[in-house]
Amino acid sequence: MEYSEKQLAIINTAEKLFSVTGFDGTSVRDIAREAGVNLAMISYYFGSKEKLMEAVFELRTEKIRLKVENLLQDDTLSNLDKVNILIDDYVEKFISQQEFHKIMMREQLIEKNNPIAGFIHELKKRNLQSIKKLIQDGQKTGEFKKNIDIVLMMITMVGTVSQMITSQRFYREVNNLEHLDEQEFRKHIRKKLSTHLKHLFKISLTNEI
Amino acid sequence: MEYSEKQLAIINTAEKLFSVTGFDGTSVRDIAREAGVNLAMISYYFGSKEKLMEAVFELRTEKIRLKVENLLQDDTLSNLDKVNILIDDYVEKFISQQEFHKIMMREQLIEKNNPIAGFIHELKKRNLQSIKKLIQDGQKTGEFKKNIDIVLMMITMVGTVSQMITSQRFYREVNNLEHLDEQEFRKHIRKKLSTHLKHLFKISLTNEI
DNA sequence: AATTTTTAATCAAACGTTTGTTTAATTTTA
DNA sequence: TAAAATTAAACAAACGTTTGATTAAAAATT
Repeated sequence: MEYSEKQLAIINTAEKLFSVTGFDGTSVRDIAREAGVNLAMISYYFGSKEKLMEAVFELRTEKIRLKVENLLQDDTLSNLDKVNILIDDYVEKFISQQEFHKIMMREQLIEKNNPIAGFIHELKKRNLQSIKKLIQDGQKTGEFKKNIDIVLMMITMVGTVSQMITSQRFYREVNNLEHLDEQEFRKHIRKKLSTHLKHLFKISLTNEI
Repeated sequence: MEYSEKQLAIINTAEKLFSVTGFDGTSVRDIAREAGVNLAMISYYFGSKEKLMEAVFELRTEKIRLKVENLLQDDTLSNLDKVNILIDDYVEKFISQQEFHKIMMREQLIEKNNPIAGFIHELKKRNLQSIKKLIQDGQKTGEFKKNIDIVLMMITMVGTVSQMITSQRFYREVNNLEHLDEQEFRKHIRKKLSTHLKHLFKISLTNEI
C-alpha cells in the first residue's frame, strides 16, 4: 500500500496518540486536529477508526519480516553469535519504535479476537519458528545444552524489553539519568538491555558464564 | 475502607471488565448491568468512574504491603533463600491476581500523571528498596557477587511474569496445554515461572550454576 | 486549443448513538 | 419517621460516521 503525505501524517499522528492515550482514549477528532486535516478525511481515506489502526499495524510491521531468514543461513557465524545478533536487532527495533510497541502491548491485553490480535499471533509464531531452528542447530553442534525452554526464554526477552519501556521513567529516576536527553537515554538502555539479555541467554543456553 | 456486598460486586465487576476491555473501553452501563445494580449506584457509591478505578486499586493493593519486611529480618534463612521466597511470592500474586495486573500494565502505559500512576510508582519504589537491602546483605556475606544491576533484574522478573500473562494463550498453544483447565494451567505456569526465574536469579547473583 | 465531463480531495455541518453524571421521585431500612 | 438505598428518566457532551456542497485537478470531447 502506497500512502500520500497527508495519509502518512494521519497514520503517524494516530500511532503517537494511540500509544499515549490508547485506542479508546483517542478520538478521531484528536487525530484530525493534531495531524492538521479535516475530520472527514479519516473516514474518507481509511474507512473507519478501526481500519486506521490496522493501517498503522500493516505499515509498521511490513519491514520486520526479512532479516531473520538470511541470518539463519549465514555459516560464517556461530549459533551463539546469531542469537546475540537477534537480541541486538530485537532490542534496537523495540526501543526505536517504542510508540508502536506500546500499542502492541496494549492490544495484546485485549482478549477479544480482533484482526490485530491475529496479526500479532502470526508475528510471534514466525519469530518462534526462527529462533527454534536456531537453537536446535546449536544443540546439534553441541554449542547449546539440551532441555532449553525456548518459549520461556523468548518471554523473558520480550518481557524484559517491554517492561523497560513501560517503566523507563522509573529506571531513569532511580539511576539518576535525568541529565541525559531522550536520544542518549534510549542509547543507554539499548546498550544495557543488549548486554543484560546476551548474558542471560548465554548462561541459559550454554552452561558457561 | 469497608465495602458492602453490593459495593464489592461493583468493584469486582469493574476489575474484570477493565482488565478485559480497558478503562476507556468499559462503560459504566456495562459495569452496572454485569454487576446487577442500577446505573446510578456507581456514582452514588464511588462518585465517578475514575474514583471507582481508584477504589479497585486501593482494595487490591492494600494487602500487598506486609510480608517483605518480616522476611528481611528472618535470620534462619540464607539471602538466596529469601530471594527465592520473594520470587515465589511475586509470581503467585501476579498469576492469581492477573485481572488486576492487566489493569496495572495498561495504566503504566499511559503517560499522563494520574493518581494511579503515582500509586504504582510508590509501589515499585518500595519493592525496590526491599530487594536492594536484601541483595546488599547477600553481598556483605559474600553470597552474592558485586556489580549487580538490581533494577535490571527486577525489570526482568516483572517483565517475564507480565509477558507470560500477556501471551498465555500463545504459550498454551505452542506447548499443547489446551487440555488443562484454567486452574491447572495457572498452576503450571506458576511453577514454570518460579523455576525459571530462580535459575536466572541464581546465576545472575552468584556466579554459580 | 478550448470546452466539457469526470474524478478526487476537502470542508462545515449534521447524523444518530453512546458516554458519564445528575435529578427527582420512590422504596427500603433502621 | 428520618436517613439511606434504589430507580427510571433526563442531561449535556463527546463519540464515530455520513452527508452534500464546493473546489481543484485530470481526462475526454469537441
